[in-house]
Amino acid sequence: MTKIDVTDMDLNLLTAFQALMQDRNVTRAGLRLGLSQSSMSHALTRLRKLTGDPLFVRLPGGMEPTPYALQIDTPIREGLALMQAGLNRVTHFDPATTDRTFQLLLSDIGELVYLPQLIVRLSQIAPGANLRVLQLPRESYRDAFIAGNADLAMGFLPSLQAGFYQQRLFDDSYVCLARADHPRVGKRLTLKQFAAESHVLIEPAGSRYSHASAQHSTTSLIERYLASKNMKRRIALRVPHFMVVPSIVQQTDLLAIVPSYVMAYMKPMPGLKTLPLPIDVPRFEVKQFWHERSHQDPANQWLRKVVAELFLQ
DNA sequence: GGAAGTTGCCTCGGGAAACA
DNA sequence: TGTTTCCCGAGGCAACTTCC
Repeated sequence: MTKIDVTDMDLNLLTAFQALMQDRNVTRAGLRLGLSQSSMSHALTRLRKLTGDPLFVRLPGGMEPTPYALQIDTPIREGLALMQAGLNRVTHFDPATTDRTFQLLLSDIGELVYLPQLIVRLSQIAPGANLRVLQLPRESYRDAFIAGNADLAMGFLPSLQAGFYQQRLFDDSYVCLARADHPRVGKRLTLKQFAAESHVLIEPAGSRYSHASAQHSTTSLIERYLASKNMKRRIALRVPHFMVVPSIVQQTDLLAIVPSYVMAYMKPMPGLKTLPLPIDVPRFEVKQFWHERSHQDPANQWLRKVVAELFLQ
């Protein structure tokens, strides 16, 4: 018996074989496949050459399969059925039964704001779904999406504006955070006071070196504004995470600029106060971002819908 | 003799190589 | 890089063969 290399095999020959097994007649098998009788016969000849077996012999009852043909019938039939099912697979996502792990790119502010609501919602409608939060440098977000290591990113991410699908969730503005009993800052903050005080700056990993982030950051906007007034503020502390900021501000005279929506989660924290910025900083858009590769993925579509239902304003 | 399978030859289309 | 030429395989036509 000839050893068959699958790379030599034409898929059409397997369908011809299957048709012959069903009809036991070259003419009818050809009709079934839309081929002439002679084309079917040629196909059978090629199959015979490939397998080294006559496969079908002409007997009074029709074209009877050889023992070898009977032996390979089942694997060929099952293989073709498997391919057919695979090619016609209906992409369907059922949140009630899924055990999929969704990978989110979030800052620690994002974790604080989005995760609790998202987890609660998922436990209600997709109890088997899991979340994995990745805190990566902003400059790595794009690569994480391209590599398939991230499903969704949420936040104010100017570096992801181009080449990504995005949906605006809400607008927000910045406020100034200070300790409640700050010796020099009362209920209002003047520009002169703002520039004179020392500051703690939240500088997420990667944002410092990202051109897009640097161009759009509130920090650079404030620095340019102060420079236009011949003023400059002192950044006494730079931290990569937001979480430590309230505690630091609470125990020092440092000021911090934070998104106003985050303060909704800071209210229970005593010893802090928020003040309007003395500078007219443009509002910013918080969005969800996703890559083209997951745009049509039903699971990803479902997750984006859940996020929009929770946070779209 | 008719039905059905086999085979030689032809056309057509696609891929590879050669060439301007 | 685009065009032409050559080669190969698939499929169809028609003649031939085989079998009942």
